[in-house]
Amino acid sequence: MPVFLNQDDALALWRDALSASVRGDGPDLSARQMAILLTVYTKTPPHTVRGLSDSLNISKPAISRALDRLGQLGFVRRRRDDYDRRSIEVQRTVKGAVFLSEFADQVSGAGHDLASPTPFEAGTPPEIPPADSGY
Amino acid sequence: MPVFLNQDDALALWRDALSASVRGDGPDLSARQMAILLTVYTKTPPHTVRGLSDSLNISKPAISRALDRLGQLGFVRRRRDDYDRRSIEVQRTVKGAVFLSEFADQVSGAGHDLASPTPFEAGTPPEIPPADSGY
DNA sequence: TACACTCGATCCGGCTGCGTAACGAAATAG
DNA sequence: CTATTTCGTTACGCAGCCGGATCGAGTGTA
Repeated sequence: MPVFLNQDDALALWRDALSASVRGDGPDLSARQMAILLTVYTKTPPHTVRGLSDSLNISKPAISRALDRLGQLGFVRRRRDDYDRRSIEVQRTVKGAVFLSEFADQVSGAGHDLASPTPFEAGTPPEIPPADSGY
Repeated sequence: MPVFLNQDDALALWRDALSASVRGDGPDLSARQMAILLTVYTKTPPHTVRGLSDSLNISKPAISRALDRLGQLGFVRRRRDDYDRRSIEVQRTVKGAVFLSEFADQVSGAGHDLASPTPFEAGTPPEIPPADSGY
């Protein structure tokens, strides 16, 4: 089922979930690391370094390093492919699934809290221009 | 109006928007920089270094450096507060509004493309376990 | 066998961000 | 007036991530 978000809702959703993530004490992954993690967990396997590199337009060394980081966090594991032993398969772990599950709850919660008549909460005077001066 | 997202939808939404952002050629902001930018543009002004530092739980020097970066991208401007000349006000710019508008469109688009009977696209065999082995 | 190619990891120099500490300027208290 | 507090910035050393080049291992081909 598609979800329809106007611009204000989309930004508020992203802000609330991202702020919660930044404020929290969990490990802060870079945008690339997060994109890799999400791809591994929500796209159909198998996932390889090359495949991730191509689909996310990230250099192979960057993927390799990101997997080091995600691996030491326990969010992902490497396993050699027995049919082509040059290749590795990036595997999911329970710990990674838990991490993403909690993250998903933050996003869902941010969506749930949207009060979309939009700009201002009740009682706040709508006196502020949407985008200031600077031309 | 609240938006209800289950976990799969929340992750797919985040993945698609984030991947588009990572893959694209726009400047890639850190999570903190993005959180600051979103706060400045979607919360009611005025915004100060101190206020952002407290609300996002980020050290003041980190805020200051992030504003340097956002400023040199033209997404934000600093202006001294005439009533308390120690303080500065973080102001929005047209360029920043355009950037966030495009980003919001990516998020909205990702939400619109959700096909939430969920896991697998039509024709893809549901043969893959949701979270692998690793214990 | 020899040769070309692919895969992922590693090395390298450079860049960016971090937190603590110290700083000058401005406001405030006594 | 002097002393203290608060504002944002800068200096410093450190850690992490970047892409291009290179590497060894494995595969495919003739």
